[in-house]
Amino acid sequence: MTQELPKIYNPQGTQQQAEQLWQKGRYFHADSDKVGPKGAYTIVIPPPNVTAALHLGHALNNTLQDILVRFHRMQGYAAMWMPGTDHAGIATQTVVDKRLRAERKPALADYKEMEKNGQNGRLQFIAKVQSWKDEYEARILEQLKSMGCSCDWDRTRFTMDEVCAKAVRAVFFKLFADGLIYRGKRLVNWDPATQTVLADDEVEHQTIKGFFWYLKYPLVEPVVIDGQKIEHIMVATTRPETMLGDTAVAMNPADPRAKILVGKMARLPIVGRPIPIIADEHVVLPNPESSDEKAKFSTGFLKVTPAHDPDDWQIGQRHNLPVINIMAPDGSISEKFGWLDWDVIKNPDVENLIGMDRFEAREAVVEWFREENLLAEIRDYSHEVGHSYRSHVPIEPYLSDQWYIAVKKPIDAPAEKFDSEILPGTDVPANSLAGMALKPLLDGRLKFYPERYSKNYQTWLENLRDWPISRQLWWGHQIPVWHFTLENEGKCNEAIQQLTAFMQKCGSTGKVWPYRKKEDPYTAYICLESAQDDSILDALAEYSVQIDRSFQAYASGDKLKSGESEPVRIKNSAKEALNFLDQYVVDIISRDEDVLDTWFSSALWPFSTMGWPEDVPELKKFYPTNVLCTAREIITLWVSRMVMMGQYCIGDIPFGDVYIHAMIQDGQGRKMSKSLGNGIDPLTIIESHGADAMRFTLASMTTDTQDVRMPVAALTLPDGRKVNSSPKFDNGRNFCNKLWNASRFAMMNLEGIDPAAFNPAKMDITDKWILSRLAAVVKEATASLKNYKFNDPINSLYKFFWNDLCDWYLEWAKPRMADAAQKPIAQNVLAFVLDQTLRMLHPFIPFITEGIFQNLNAIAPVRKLGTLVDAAGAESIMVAAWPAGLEQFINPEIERKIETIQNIIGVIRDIRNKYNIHPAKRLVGAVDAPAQRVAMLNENISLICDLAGMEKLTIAAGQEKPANTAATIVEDLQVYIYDVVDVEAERERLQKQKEFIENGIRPLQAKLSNESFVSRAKPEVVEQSRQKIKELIDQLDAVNKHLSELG
RNA sequence: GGGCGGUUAGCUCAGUUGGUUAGAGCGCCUGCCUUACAAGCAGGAGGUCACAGGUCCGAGUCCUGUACCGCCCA
Repeated sequence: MTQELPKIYNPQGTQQQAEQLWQKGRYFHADSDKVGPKGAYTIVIPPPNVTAALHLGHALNNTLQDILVRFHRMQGYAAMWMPGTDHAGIATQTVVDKRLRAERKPALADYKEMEKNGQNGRLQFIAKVQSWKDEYEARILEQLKSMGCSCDWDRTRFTMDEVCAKAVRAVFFKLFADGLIYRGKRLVNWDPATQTVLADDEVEHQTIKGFFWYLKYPLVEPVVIDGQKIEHIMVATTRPETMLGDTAVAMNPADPRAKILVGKMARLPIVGRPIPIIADEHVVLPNPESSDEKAKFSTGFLKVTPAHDPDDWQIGQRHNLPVINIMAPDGSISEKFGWLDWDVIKNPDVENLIGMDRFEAREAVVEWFREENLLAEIRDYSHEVGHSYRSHVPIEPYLSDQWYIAVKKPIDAPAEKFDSEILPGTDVPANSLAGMALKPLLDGRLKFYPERYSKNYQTWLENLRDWPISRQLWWGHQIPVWHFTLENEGKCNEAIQQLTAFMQKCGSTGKVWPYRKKEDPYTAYICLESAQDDSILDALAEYSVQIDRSFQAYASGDKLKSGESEPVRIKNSAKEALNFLDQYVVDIISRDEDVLDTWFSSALWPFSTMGWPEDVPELKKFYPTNVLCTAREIITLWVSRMVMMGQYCIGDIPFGDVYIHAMIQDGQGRKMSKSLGNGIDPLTIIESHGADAMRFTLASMTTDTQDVRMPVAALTLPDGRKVNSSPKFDNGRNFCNKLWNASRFAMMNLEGIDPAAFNPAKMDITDKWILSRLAAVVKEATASLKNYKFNDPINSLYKFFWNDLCDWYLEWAKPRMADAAQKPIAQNVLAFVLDQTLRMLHPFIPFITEGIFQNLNAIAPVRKLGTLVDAAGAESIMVAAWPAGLEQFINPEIERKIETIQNIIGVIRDIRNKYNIHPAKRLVGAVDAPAQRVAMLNENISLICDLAGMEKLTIAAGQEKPANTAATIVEDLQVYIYDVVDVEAERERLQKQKEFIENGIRPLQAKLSNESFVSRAKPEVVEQSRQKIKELIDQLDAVNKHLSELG
């Protein structure tokens, strides 16, 4: 059967068989109660977004993880790779909305309308997203499986599934109760076109050619500076329309005019609002000569609009300035959204602007200044403006209420784990969330590979601002906070007590945790300790809505509209509920509509997936995990937050090592993307080249660089589809094919192998040599993998397998397989070496190695070399032991001898090629060798003759050189091939050898005649050069002699 | 604007603490369908190591600067 292996490797069949075998053996699963003495090796997958199918970057990242997992599993660790997917809040919501619109079906805007009208729009839309998620989750998991990822599929998680949701809910409460979550008013990225908040990474920066407008603001009272009467100050702005919301003019305290002007008042044109002149270091001093654009354009006066510019917002915070919002959510000028002094300032000029779009208003404002002679100048200016990646309109910084996590606030944490020092050179307390993430890096407990990425992580944490966690989306973990307005501040504590009592009556055992803002003490925000009790608040909220609608109809008691959801528990306490609402709540109770930032749930991934906060054995066995493999753009967004949360929730970092892989670009160094159409679909490559080929190529491209280029080329599949591929994948395919065929050769020759027939004393030089090489490659590959090197072990294994094993050992073994005395020795060595090679290749190319391993198990079930070494068998290569204990075979002397023999064969082949001698033609020749080398060479003469096609070879000292002989110098040997000479060609060949030798001699001569080199270089280097030049001079003599003999 | 990389053969990349004449794969050229493999075998051509300075007996490697390309952050 084994002889019938096909000549060309067919990946699909082998992949399927291997998968079945692995599934049956349940090798992917790691039991928490079956962790052996070596302990566990854990990786949690960076959960792919359910937004779309996996791309090549995912293929790379997951290949690397699988290599690590399989490598450690073979080394005897209980390897557990946790798989799963991420709900990816805004990305998925957006993509589903887009799809619905493209299909002309009701989309997000329509569902929002339905929600407003009480038609459950939110739930209906979420259902749409859910079915998208179901589809893509399945596709992603299928893709991972087809890549060969040995994930523990039984544990597959999703960031919004019940297990993860439980952790999210628990952490939220913990943060809330620890006072780390607060509600703040901040500027957010607002897209006026789609009217939604955008995350920072959804804002695209574009360079825009715009203008600086120079506007004059009159001073309330003129001042005199340097004898000059000043009646106006001049501000420069790129957004004149925002001046309606100015609440100050700022200048740098170092500005000489500041002494006189700071503290004075200006009168805001159009509006007439008096605004103070303040001092703030943020203001750039004017300098027309400066190369700094800002200084060049600055007048020294900065209009401050806290509600419409992030920098101005900061200034406003520092100086306690009023915040005046002059815009509606659609970007038009409006008095209705926080124009605090509207009633005081309104006048025909400003009323005229109301309702204008922000760009229309810009022109109108500039025109007003022009007419009033207050427009001093307009200058061209290019600058970066944030645009919405969805609507492509400029982002409006917009004031809104959001939930934040305080990242630098000290936490009352276990003192033995987190002390309260301020980390050196920062304002970060060690026992704050930021500190908990930063300290392990400074201690060296957290390591990045490559190391340079630790700098990203460090500077980000050192400059971290509080984390806004609320998102105005529907797809995500809805924030578990309910709020209501109290009648008065004094009633708050009482209200909470009553609520707690009510909750207990409904069967709740958890805490009721309140929060109020200083600026707004009338609003109570409530978070419950126990998520099960959320339904009570939901029901209470429902009551409150109904009461609010028609208090009278429900005052009598428990009449609810039929069909409305209502937990049994609260039904029984309906009277108390109504009492509470009646006494304390002036509006309605409602749940926060927003959801949590996706990264909030991702931050918990290393332990939420294992079942935290339950006390499960998984956490003890598999947490902390060993390494996180990911891409560099999420070091800050994700890695840092996992460390924070791991520390905060469990008291330990979630992983010690972070491996950052390269980004795959196309042949021109561009990111692969849908819009460029230069992406490569992993499934296509698996189809055309096989999963192993893809993995091999990806791993072989993985070095420490941050980018890696993959030339993209069109490929037509057999079924006619045109797809993107890359010639790079041919490397992997060719390697697999070579491995397949070498194994085929082995199978043909291993029939009847008998381990008992092996006799170590009968091993020939090639056996010892290949074992020595094998031992070296085991050492290299093992060390490289331990250090997260992927290209190095592939290279070592490639060279070993292709250049040592196939090119030389197998070729030398062919005649031995026909020799009854030699056959058992060669068979056993071959079986053993192949076995070990397959094992080392397995983490990289799991399917094919498993396929061959099974064949090997069938034909040569026992692979051992007498008592020297035993490759313990296994039913699957996945769980076969990683090669080790081969140091005994390392033999430099043998390797040197083989190298000489290979060199002799090399020059004979060279002569064949130079003289166009047909490969089948047998040659006659000789080697002239120094006496001490003759015996060694004669012992191995057949090795030379077999592979160089020699009919007769004489090896002796002082060997004569007949006429018509081609001569070549190898080390200290002269290799002669008889009867082939064309005198002119030979002269040319020898001349070339001579040049080569002379080129070697020249720099050495220069060095050695340099006094400083001889006296200052290390003695061994000098000695080495002397030795080398001596050899070369001998060779030069020889080549000159050959030349002169040509006549 | 801040930070981090990269620039080595036509292409994609290696190149350890500075030390023989800088390597691999692909592509190219020549010859071979040699009974494991033409997705293969044997051989070959091809490089001012981006540029300019500097340190050193000695620089692809260390230092400074310049140019170009890319990534992350604001």
